[in-house]
Amino acid sequence: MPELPEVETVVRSVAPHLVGRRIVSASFTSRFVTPGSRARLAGRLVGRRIESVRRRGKFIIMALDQGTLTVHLGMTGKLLLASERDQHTHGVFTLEDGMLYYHDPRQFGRIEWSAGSPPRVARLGPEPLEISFEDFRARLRRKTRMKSLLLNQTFLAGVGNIYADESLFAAGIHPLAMAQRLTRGRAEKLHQAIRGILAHAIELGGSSISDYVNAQGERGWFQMEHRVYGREGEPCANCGTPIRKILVAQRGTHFCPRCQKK
DNA sequence: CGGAGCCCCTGTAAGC
DNA sequence: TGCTTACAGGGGCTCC
Repeated sequence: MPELPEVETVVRSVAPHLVGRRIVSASFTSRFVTPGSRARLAGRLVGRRIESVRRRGKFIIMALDQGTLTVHLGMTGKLLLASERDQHTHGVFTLEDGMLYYHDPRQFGRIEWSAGSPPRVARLGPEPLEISFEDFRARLRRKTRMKSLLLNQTFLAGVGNIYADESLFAAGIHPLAMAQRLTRGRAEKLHQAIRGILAHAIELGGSSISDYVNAQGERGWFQMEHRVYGREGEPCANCGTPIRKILVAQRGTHFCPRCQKK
């Protein structure tokens, strides 16, 4: 599923083909991906010039010469510069110089236009690659489980299920550990782990666990580096103990019961 | 405030 | 083999 590294990879792969281009026409077919009037959304976009494309958390934000187009890929959303059109193609953008397709089998993604800055983005927490340790530590003073907190986009923006599990493993912290009880040393380790893992994942083009690809259709390679995610029952890379999978905050949560302490 | 549970959706995999 | 059911999950919602 697209999390911060995957969305960053998509933005980097798509931006050179979009910035400065004008949208000639747009059409949408899903009442879930594009809630409200699809025709009105298309109308907002026709003739607009894409000024910039950036990432904030898991959101792709395109500043237009009038308004902002925000894309969230949900679980299975893809932006593709070239694609066959099929029943899962829910957005087609014709640019003055090329095409952009939005493809999303499960339709958990969203494409929305706003006049100003998008409201959902305003509620996001800090960027994990930018937050200072002191700010990070201050934000840990919550009465909640570490796994739940990492998934909370108002805590940090962009960390999802895979990178939450991998970061907690790298820091040796149990997913059920209480956030407010982390010692300074363990908080430091987690801060470093999150940054290191996200940066490494971006370098490898993200994780392709189901069918994630960038805008050119290329897969990422960070799934080869996963130590716990998707490895239930396999021996821990550190100690050989079988990796366990439990449910936390309704999400599959993978961890080493020996290496990760509450 | 935090968390459990449910919902949106559909491809895939497991179970019978 | 073929059908049915469970599961995967980002995020928003209600209820306790």
